[in-house]
Amino acid sequence: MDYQFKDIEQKWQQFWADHKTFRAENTTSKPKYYVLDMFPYPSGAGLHVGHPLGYIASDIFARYKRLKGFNVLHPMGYDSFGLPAEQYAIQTGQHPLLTTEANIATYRRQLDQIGFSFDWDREVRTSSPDYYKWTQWIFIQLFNSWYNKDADKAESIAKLVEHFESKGSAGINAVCDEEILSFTATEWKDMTEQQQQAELLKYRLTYLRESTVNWCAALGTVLANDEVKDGFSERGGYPVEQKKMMQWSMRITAYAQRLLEGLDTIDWPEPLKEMQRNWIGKSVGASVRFPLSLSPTLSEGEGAGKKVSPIGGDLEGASYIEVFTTRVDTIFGVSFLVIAPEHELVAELTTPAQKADIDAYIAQTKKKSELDRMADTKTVSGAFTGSYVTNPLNGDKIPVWIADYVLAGYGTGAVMAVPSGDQRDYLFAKHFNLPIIPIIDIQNIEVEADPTKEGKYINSDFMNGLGYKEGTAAVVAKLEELGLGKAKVNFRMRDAIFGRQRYWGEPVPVYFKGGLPYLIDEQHLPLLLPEIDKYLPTESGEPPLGRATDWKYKPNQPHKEGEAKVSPTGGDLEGAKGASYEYELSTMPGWAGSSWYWYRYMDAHNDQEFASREAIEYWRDVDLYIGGSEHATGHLLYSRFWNKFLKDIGKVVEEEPFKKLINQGMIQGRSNFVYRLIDEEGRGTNTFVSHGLIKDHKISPLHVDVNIVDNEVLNLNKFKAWREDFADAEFVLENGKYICGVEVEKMSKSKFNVVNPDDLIARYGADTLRMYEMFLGPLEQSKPWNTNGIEGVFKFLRKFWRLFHDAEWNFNVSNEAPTKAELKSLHKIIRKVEEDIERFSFNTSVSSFMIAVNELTDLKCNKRAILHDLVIVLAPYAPHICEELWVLLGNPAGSISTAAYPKFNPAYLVEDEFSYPVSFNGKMKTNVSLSLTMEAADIEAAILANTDVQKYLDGKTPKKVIVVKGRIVNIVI
RNA sequence: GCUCAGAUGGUGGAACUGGUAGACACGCAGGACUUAAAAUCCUGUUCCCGUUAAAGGAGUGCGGGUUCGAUUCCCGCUCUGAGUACCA
Repeated sequence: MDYQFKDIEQKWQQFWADHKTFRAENTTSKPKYYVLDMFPYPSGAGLHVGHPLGYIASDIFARYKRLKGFNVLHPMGYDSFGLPAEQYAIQTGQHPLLTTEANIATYRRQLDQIGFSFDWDREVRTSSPDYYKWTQWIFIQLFNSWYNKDADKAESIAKLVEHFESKGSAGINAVCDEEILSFTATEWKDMTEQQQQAELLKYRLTYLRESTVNWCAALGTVLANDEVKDGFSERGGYPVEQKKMMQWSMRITAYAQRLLEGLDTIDWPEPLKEMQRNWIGKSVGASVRFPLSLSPTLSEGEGAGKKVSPIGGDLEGASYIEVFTTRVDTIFGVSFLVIAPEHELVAELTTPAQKADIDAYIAQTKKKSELDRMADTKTVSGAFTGSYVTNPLNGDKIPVWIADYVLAGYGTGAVMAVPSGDQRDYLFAKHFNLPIIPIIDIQNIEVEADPTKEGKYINSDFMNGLGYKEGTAAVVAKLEELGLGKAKVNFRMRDAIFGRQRYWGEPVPVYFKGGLPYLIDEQHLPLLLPEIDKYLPTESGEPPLGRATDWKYKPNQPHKEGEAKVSPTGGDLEGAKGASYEYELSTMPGWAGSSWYWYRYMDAHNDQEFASREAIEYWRDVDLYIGGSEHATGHLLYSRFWNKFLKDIGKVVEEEPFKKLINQGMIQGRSNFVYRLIDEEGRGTNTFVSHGLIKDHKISPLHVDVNIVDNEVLNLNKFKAWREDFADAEFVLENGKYICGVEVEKMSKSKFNVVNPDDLIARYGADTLRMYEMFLGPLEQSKPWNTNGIEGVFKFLRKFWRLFHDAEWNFNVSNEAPTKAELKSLHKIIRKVEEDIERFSFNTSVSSFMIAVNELTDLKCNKRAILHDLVIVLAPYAPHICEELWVLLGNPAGSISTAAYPKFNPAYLVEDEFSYPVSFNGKMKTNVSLSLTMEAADIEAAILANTDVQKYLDGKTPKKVIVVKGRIVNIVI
């Protein structure tokens, strides 16, 4: 029979499902290998041809590893909480669960059609209560933990309480809020429970705090920093504003240093690691306190100097401005201080004389949107507060300005300006006529700031003559001695907001009592998402969960049938019979469920733990993770954070979750255009001009469905049928064809450039699609999808099928011994595919398969000994056709996935002769075939004696002859 | 602006440690089969000059350099894409 891909593919997909061929065992003597894909959000649009690219690559890898004798875990699931389903619910009233389930069904059907070797028994869905129970459980663990800097790990809150009870707050070195109380053990015990809980909240790894958030009014929710791009929401592109709100946050900053260091231990693409490094944004520097020279309330006019403190002396009222700097060595070059317009001291510092100026400037800043403020980096603006601080090292009086180039959210929201060394400070100083003090001998500050670290200090008191390193050390030592500064590391990364004012997400397992959050008991998990009437905020502006009726925590009522009455943690049940408490109304953000899902796959049905100890100790971490680089600063950072936390509390065993990561490139759309002729009155006609002729006509371009265009040639009949108004379209053709224009754009329905894998599978089969997606180019490279060329892969598979069949399509394989040439072809491909897969170069192995099949076809090879191995080697790429041929070859019933990858034998590739390319001055001119056993001197003699070579020499004596054995001969004349 | 990635025929791409540039495939051209078309098969296909074939010259974004030899290494530049953005 001819190659009947439809029957074959259906048959084997059924076989794999029936026999659970790809089920992974949690205990086996085989070595483990965990191949993971980033699980998809099941959108209503289904899969387009770009989505499976990474899945195909990982599937090939997983199948290859099985052939190599590994116990492979290769699971798939759905990140099924998210905004689109909810937006749809708001519009249509349909429960997000229903649309999500329908979308998942579509995804599953599409995935199955491509023939992936997923272990579907381990499927996870983040929106399923069995799953989000454990997301909530992790939240509880975070709430019950604090970060001990001395131990450099997370520890139980109970341990912190113990410490408070015995020693008070002394000796605690924690990552926590800025305003913490300092107290003795007795004082702690004297606090009310309310006060204690409020204090503990400042230490918990997930905590509630009033913070400035990215509020997106159109979506009705806050967004994380990585969900905001240029002042607009990443999803939907709605404007985002800054707003102060009470919010749940994750203390990811506690892990900043470990997240940074961990990058050096994992095999990820360098650009992606760089993105994480930038996002974490570590700066090493110092914090310095500049004492206020003068209480502003006393500073009538410019009555300077009266209350200036002596250097290092205590100021009454202990007022100072703290700055963070990475160049503390330039402190003698400070000629002014700049604080953010939002800085808390602005009002206090502003003198009556300057009040009008400052108020005007603040008003002007507020008017500018975040976007304008970022875009406009050229204009220098600012205002003088009227106040001064003292340079702690030389007592100089330094004016304090406000300017919007200083950001309230970074460092301390204040900078010491050194115009000689910093370009922004330089421009500011020039603009407002402030002094520019050179501090390094070789500094050139004629036209711009010079941030050099070379040279010796000048104008710098005790530092004069020192270099950068000694100078910095000396300044830090001096500041520490004065108690006015110290070395400090600053991170750009902020704590992550962990709450969304939306419905379709995990409920936060928290209720409120006396305005403070308490955890619901672990045994009551999962806290189920309640049913509500509409998916909109309440009339009073509460999140949608506020609509749920009687959704309250009732500690005195049994939660499930047959359960005993329980008290809430930390609760006080006296007199609380029948009491009920409000639940948290915001839900968890999209990244909650995806920050630990790879562990759930290890033990997907466990209802006692998120995964068993044994499963985690066996599978440990993900060996290969494939996904898009768009998750660099979101999912991939949060996942590493949760993983480190779970490691700290002893629940997982590896510090990093994803050992090796590959980014598949984005598949862009490739749009086709037709050109509508415009008549004299400027109206569109129903005539279309071929692309090559548009210069001569007045036209307007129009997207045309790429599925009715073949190699840029428009199918005229399909075009007429495509849209009613084109039914009687006319065409201006070139060479009898209508040629379309081409442009690379995003793949989207509105651009008519979406190619659906279902269509391609119907036409060519899954094996062709799989191989073609790989053939397109290097996995990591972004490229536009172009179906031109898929025929080539399809022809290859037919040609491969034909190797096993005679002219009448009868299966016909010979048992003869293979020839040397046949063995050479086979072993070339055995080695090539092995090398290519190990370096994730899938496109080159597809070419090599074509070469192998071309060679074997030319050799008319139908030897069983060759074809048996060839089928195994191709199986990861084109599994269906290989399963079928495997059975036809007479192998025992079962799947080819249990076969062993053939062993490469280099002996078959040994050659006796080599056709040496002979170059003259590096230009290849001719080939001379010689024995490979010949040594350099003999080769040189033989080459020079060759008649062709003699001809090129033309009687001249070569100046030099380079002979590289087995490679090349180069003659210099 | 900064950081990173990339630039090779009409197209997608190959060339793994500096050693025959353009493998493999698409497209295109010509041919075979066919009443015809589709499908299939065969031949050719970097460009220029020339041609029966040859022979020659140029050539991996641009300009330099190192080397017997550079798509590959070094320096400078242009363009494209991605990330980031007053980060003190």
